[in-house]
Amino acid sequence: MHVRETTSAPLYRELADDLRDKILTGVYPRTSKLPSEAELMQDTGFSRSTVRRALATLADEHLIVTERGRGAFVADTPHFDETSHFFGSFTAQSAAQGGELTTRTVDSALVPANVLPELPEFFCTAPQSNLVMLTRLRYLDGTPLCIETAYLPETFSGLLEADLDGSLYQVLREQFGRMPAGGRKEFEVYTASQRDAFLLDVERGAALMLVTDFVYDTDGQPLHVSQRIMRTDNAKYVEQIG
Amino acid sequence: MHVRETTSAPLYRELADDLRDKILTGVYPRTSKLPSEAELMQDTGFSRSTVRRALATLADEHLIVTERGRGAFVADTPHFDETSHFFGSFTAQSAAQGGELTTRTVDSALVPANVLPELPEFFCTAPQSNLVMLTRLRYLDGTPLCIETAYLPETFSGLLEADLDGSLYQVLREQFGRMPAGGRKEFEVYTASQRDAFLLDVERGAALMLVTDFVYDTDGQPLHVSQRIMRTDNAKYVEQIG
DNA sequence: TAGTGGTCTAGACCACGGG
DNA sequence: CCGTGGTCTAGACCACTAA
Repeated sequence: MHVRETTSAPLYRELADDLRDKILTGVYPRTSKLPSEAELMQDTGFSRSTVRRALATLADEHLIVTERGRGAFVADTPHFDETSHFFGSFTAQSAAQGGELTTRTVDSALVPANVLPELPEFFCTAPQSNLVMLTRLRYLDGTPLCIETAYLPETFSGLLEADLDGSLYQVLREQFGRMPAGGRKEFEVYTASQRDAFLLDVERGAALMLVTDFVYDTDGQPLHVSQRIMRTDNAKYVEQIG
Repeated sequence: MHVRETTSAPLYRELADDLRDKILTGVYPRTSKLPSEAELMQDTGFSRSTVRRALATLADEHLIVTERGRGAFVADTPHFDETSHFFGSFTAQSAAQGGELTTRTVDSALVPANVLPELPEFFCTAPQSNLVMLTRLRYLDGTPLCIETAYLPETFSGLLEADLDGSLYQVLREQFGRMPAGGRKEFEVYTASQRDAFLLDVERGAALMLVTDFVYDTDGQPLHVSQRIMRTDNAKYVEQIG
């Protein structure tokens, strides 16, 4: 196993990135056993402390779980796939596990930052400057569940041509080398506009939930703002913490 | 400085608990500088790795921030005080920072676990066995904002006589030695019952937000379930992540 | 018993901040 | 320059799991 030596990132980070890649791409499938610390030391030439720190990073991200005397295993929970958002995910009340989630892109364009009042401040940009906007509609078993609109800096304009029916985070990681690291969520109750009512197939004025993520990347730079308008009659929002 | 030696907890945990106490009780006030790693090594006799691991724990909890070349400082954000919940907090749209939050206890009693269908499973208990229930009403500048109902195992029945107009977590920590460590939150939209309408001073059937926390302690034991019914016209729910 | 992860130590070098 | 936190090493002992 070779960890790239050309960068100046800490060794434990190089190893963590390497292992994370292998987990996310399925080289280490769900619930499979990772190489032991001793094996990773041999493979990389790193000390045990460094190897352990890399594993601790992945454990913090809930990508692996460790068991004393047995080893480290890829976590059984879904990762950053298309069903999960920034540390939160939908769960349908009816078909909690089995339901099939699909995504369709409704709109993608460059828009001025002042379409939402919070955007210029978050992105540290002028109100008239452009942001990349991506609007996607998510379905659970064919029923519209959620309208998701993401805003990103103009440097991500390549996303306008990308295939975004999968995970936004996967594209950001693989094509732009950016990873979400922190931020905040806001939860509000919201009444459906005519457009929302049409897309989600509910009555105009129905009670919906509005969840907004403000997300920074690992360098502390603003990465994206995502706003989700959700139906509340057939789903609730669940978030794992700790 | 003496870290208690009688327990069998890891050294880094002893030191972290010790420092956390000093931060939460104001011995190290907000934004003040902590002793340097070298000083903590001298005070405790621990190695630098152990000291650093303790500090990393507090950094993970956002109680301190470290700055290379300068030192470690107590974070400037409010901690587990009465305005904050499990890693989330209310923010009034109007009086985001200045508003005054007050709390009144509405009810406290032993109730059977099956008052909510999720409780028996979470607490691993029989549906008829008792739980401690605490219902509190929270006001922002005198206006009712939120009905909060907490459920805890019967071992906490001492809480029925406790003064709970402050922080529940503070009482749990100081009187029971228990700390929240993880869990999940669920967000739903909810229509006001007659009782909710009365307590929150809204129309019956108004759209409210229902936030439920399922929280485990540091030993992995079920600690409490808290359900908050919130008005949505004058406040939104904000959560820091990462 | 052999292999695993959990804790801890002593020491090294580096990068950054401030006097 | 010195003191600070950030990274890394080599080695030790322990507790737990499984064969």
